[in-house]
Amino acid sequence: MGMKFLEENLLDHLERPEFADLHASLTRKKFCKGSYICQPGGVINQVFIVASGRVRIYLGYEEKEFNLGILTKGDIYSTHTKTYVQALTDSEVLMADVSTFRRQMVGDPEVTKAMVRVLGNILQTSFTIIDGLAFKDVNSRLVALLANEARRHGSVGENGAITVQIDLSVEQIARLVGSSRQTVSTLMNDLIRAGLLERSVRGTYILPNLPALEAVGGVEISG
Amino acid sequence: MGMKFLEENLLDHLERPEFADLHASLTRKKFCKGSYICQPGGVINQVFIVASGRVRIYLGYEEKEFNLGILTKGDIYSTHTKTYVQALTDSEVLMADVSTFRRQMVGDPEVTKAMVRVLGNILQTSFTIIDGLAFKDVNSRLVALLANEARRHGSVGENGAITVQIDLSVEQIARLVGSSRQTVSTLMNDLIRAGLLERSVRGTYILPNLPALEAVGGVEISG
DNA sequence: TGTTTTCTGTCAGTTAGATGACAGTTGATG
DNA sequence: CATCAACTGTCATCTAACTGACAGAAAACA
Repeated sequence: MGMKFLEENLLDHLERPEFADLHASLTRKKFCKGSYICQPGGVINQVFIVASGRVRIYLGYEEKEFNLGILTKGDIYSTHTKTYVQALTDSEVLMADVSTFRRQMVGDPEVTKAMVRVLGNILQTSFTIIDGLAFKDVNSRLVALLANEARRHGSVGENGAITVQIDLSVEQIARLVGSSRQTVSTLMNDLIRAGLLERSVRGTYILPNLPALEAVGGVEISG
Repeated sequence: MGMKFLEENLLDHLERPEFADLHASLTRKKFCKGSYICQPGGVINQVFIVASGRVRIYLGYEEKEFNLGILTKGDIYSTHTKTYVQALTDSEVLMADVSTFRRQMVGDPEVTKAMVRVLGNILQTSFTIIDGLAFKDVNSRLVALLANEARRHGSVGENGAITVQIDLSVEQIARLVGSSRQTVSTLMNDLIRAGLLERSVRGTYILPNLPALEAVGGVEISG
């Protein structure tokens, strides 16, 4: 979607001399892989801009978690009750509290453009989640997860089969589709028996026939 | 949240002489009560600003529908696959297609500010919906709906009881909580038997003890 | 006024999926 | 290797909630 261009703009934009004082009001912080930039119960009302790395936003309790999106360089997000923000790789962010942000940055079109982009994407994803929870069964959600993962990160072999590294235990997959370990285990084995899924090494899967798989569960391509 | 001020700004803002051509690229349309400004399957990729009236955004299929928010004067929204946009009262909106919008309005801080505000609210609501669907049972969702309605539109009597006009059939309530008519009917009668809910005229309810009601279903106040 | 609709309450039957239990696998670690 | 911890498959059980059916109540209507 031509996002790269926009993303880099926001950071470059803030570097410009006329924003020196604005830039000064931002605190640069490092987060190492796996650590939390923010989580429910912690400090809320922070706004941050991703300077480097990949940051995952998700919604969850202990037992379940729903991914809302992944932020990269130039994305901006405002911490929210109920959302977790976790560094997927070592990351750097520029932080400000909401009031500072309001005072200094809300009027800046580059900033608000970035916000609209991020919020729009997250919103789109959350619509898909609602759709899945309200109207689809666990099997559909599971198939959708596998298919999306394959579409996004899979590599196609010559026979049309798609190999994709997921690196999640059954239990983690269950969380992501909002179900239980046992149910997902059973469903995955059903898919394997139906010839729609194969396991190679732990954590990597082969989908011999993606269209057929998707047909099993009214899949929608989503964030 | 001091929104009134902002809301009126956007429209006034667009009236200013320097935006004459921008304003000219917007089409003013009227929608009468109950009609749809946009629904899945119709024209997507439109952006509109509410000039008057109240407009409801919701997500749904035939059987269920989830309210995402209500837009009023000065709110701006971009039509989305899967969301319905319905006029709750006779309303006027200013419309543009997305490409025109991108070209002419995206750089305007008033416009993007309004978008961030609206998107943020809708997102917040959709988090609450996900939370309800994934982690709460029908009873909790029903109680949350009643309690929110009471908090928002109810009038408190001298004995502390809250009277609220909901004007929805049991079937419509069921849709809003993503359940079935029968289940909701049963649950509501359970609440009545427990003394937490009373019916007066059709469509209006009395909640003798809101805190006790809320205690029954881990309620959160929400959009 | 009686007569259709539409709405509501309730029950019996069914089902998706959660939960608990436990044995079999796999991989890691001393 | 041997042992231990973590992961996985599968069963039997339980429960929230859906579905269909039907009778009673309230509104609408003629």
